[in-house]
Amino acid sequence: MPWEKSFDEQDAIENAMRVFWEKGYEATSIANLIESTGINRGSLYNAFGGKRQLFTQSLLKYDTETRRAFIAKLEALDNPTLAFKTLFDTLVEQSKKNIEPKGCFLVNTSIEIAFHDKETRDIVTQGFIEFEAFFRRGIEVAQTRGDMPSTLDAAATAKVLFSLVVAMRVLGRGVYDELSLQVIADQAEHLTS
Amino acid sequence: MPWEKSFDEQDAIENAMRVFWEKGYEATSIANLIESTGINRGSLYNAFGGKRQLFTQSLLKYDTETRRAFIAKLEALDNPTLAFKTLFDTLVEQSKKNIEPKGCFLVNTSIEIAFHDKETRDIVTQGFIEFEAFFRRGIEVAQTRGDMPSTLDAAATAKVLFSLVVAMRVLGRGVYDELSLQVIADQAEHLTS
DNA sequence: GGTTGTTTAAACTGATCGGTCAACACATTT
DNA sequence: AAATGTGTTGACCGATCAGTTTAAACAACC
Repeated sequence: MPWEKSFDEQDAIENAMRVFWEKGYEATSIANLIESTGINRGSLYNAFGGKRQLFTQSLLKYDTETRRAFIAKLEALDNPTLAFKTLFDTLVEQSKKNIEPKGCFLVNTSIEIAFHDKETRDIVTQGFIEFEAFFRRGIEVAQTRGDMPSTLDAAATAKVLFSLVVAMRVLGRGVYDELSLQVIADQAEHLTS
Repeated sequence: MPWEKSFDEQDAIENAMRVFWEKGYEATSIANLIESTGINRGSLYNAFGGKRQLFTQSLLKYDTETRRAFIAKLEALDNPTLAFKTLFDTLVEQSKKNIEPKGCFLVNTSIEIAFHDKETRDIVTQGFIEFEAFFRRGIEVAQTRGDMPSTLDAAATAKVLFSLVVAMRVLGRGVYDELSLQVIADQAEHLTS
């Protein structure tokens, strides 16, 4: 009896994500989402419920497939020093290329609506906590291996490194040139040596 | 023959600024501005032109009366170390109190619309450049006085300190607790010692 | 006190907002 | 091939959007 959907839900969320990521929640209209996903208005509501739910799904998809996946890849290097360097250099690289929207979807959201919406804030906060924890774990592991100074306050340094990531994501959205971003990245790498 | 306005334009911009600052440009409606300023719809358009122009005026007012004034006050201390400490501690303090909208209007704007609008981007960029320059000047002055290590790269350190300010303004908008902000502030102060 | 030029107030504009709905299309089951 | 249940479609909804217009209210000048 059923009739399978004519579109892939994950593809649709992916396309919606890019629009939300680039324009923000408020500036994105249903018309924009229809255009970017290629899905009819009614089908979109039937499949996702509404703008808010589609946004939440987009944010979750970004959180798992971009932020979480990136951290997992870095962690797999099993080399904190290299992982940190790769991370910061990647942020600089991404500001050159234009393969995806500038900045970080989570950071953008934390400013635009996480302040007003609890559900969104929880997603953002959790993502940030995990990002900071990645730095802390890396520092502690490196310290036991003698790769980073044992005098370093792991928790505090992790917060600083994460802060620099946040700043690079904000400034990399159009205000800072890549040269300035590279300076920040270099300084970040020096913080743990 | 003329008839003087029944409201103060600066007061109106001040009130509009707070709404834009807290909700962002897109989420702020003309109705919100009418309510917050107490000015009638027609009078608002007559006095300011429209939403966009009122936003620009609000942003400029923030830039001069908040950002610029704050830097000037710090610079008047004629003591970079104390100035930096006061700055970072103030950012922590502001996240406790709720006397004004959380975060920084310029940072919020840099993410929401500066990316898409050149006029806005110019205001934001200039403000950021001056903020970074404040740090650089302070470091260089302190270095000549022997208050900061001469081994410090003034330009690079200024970028890092400014980055930490940006991050604190983002995270201070609701994601980070004040304790975490204090840790970042402490680390920032240690960077120049 | 009439004239003049500006500020008010509120009704009004067309466009767009997010969201709904009923008719139709389709694949599966009977 | 009829019945069933889901997906798709585009018209449609009231609300709200930013912005305009019209007429009354008003103070300053003659």
